[in-house]
Amino acid sequence: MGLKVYNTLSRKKELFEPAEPGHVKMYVCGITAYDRCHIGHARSAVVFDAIVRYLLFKGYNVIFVRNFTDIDDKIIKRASEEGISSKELSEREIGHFYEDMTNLKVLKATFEPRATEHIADIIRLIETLIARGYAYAAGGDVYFSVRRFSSYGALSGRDVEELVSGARVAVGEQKDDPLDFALWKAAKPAEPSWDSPWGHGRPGWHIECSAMGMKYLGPTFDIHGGGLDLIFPHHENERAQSEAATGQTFVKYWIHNGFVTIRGEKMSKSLGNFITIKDILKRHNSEALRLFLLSKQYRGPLDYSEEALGEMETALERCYRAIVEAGKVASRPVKKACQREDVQAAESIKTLEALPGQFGQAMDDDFNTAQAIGFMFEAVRALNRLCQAAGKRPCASYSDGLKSGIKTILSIGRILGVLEDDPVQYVRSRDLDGLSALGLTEDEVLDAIIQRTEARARKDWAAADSIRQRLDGQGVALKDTPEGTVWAVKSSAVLP
RNA sequence: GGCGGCGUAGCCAAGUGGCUAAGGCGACGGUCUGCAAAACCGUUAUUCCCCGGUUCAAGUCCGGGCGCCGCCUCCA
Repeated sequence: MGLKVYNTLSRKKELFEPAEPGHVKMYVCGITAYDRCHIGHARSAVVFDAIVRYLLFKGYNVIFVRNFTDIDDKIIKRASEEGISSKELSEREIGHFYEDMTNLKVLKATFEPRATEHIADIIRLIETLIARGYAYAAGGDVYFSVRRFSSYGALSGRDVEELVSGARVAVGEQKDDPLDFALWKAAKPAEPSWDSPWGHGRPGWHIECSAMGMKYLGPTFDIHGGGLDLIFPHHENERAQSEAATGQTFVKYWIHNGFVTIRGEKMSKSLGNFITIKDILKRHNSEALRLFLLSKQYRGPLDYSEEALGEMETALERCYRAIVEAGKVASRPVKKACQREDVQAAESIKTLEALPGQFGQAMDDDFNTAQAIGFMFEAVRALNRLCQAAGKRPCASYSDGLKSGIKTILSIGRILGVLEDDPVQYVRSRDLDGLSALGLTEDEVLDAIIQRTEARARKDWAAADSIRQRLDGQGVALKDTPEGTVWAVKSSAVLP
């Protein structure tokens, strides 16, 4: 069974067959660089990052383009409000974008082109469209003739006649038809502009993606992605102008991710309910955020809440702690071969061995990361189970099972972009961070442990318990192990 | 009005025709422990918004209804 992908154009899951076997050409609409990115941007970025990682894992050679829109109305407006140039604003926000993406562990794209660096390509494409009769210049603007492109509306499922009623013509526009959209906009006074055959101006929004995409990927891409809201008009227009220019299929598979909502409502600036990536990562671990963003099928809405993210953080920590424990147990010396096979342990080993296959099956079904994560969690439980068996009866086959189990889980995690930190350090730094958040130092805790250990040696359980209860009340749990007493910050204590 | 999506346990969420309806979080009981914690085991949906229909068989397909949401204007 091969990879199946839901295609917005056909509204069906289709078998994924790239134009050139073994190679995937993929374009995802990036940000308009005028403000901080919010969780919605994070979802899109992380979803497509997981897709790229999975395609790479499957052995495809992936050429991935993610653009920056660094010139448009919003940028011009915001820049003038702030009293800086459009360039300064977009540079700053692109910087912020990279900061966020690095923190989210989103892989860099093969090409990350900017609209302003491809003006010549854009002008050439517009000229082609004019030459082919799909576009016309009017008063310094250039418009695309929507009605000339017969399958206009196919992607978004819209009927051209019905679009007419909603279409608007802004003041000063000289469109032949209200449906037509701008490929090139004449410069207004004091706006950034570039010279063109039609006078000074700047590119319309849609044309940049066609121009840059085709420059780096050629006339046909295998995958074109972005948020659901981009389907109309952005991707509809991109498709129209690209196919009009080349006469070839622009995109084989259109992939769109759903929105992040808050309390069931779409995040938006006007509702004031958006949360930036930066703010979230102040309070939450980035891998927990990734896991949360991948915990639901990518096409549906995803409701954000602190609680939901906290749950993922707990689950992630369980994975890390399992790996740490398994690593410890696996490194103990083993004296003998297993006398008799423990049925549970054998089953655990089987579960761990089955993980890659199950994971692949889930991901092959339109990147079902939610199911894939489920399999990963099951494997973690199997690892813990095996860990107990190995702890009781150390033997070579168990510790080998643990070692390969760890390896398997980590390799699967890597495709989702989680469990990439050093497990020992992750757990350790989580505990230390938690401790400082609780206003405690490790020395205080270690002192208390020493006192309690002495009390326990005297079998003074009352004293020992009161020390433990005191720490527990402060958010620190003590755990007595064969190697002595260890401490951990209770996850409930550091969550909001 | 047009287009699209969603409604599965206390909460989140897979599953789109057929063995016992994944998984996470939470809760409860147990194993372990001096007692705990962690981990593990068990329990927590005789049933998938409602009503009809197709089928030997439906959460899964079809029809109708109710509820929620998104797009149709810049938007991940």
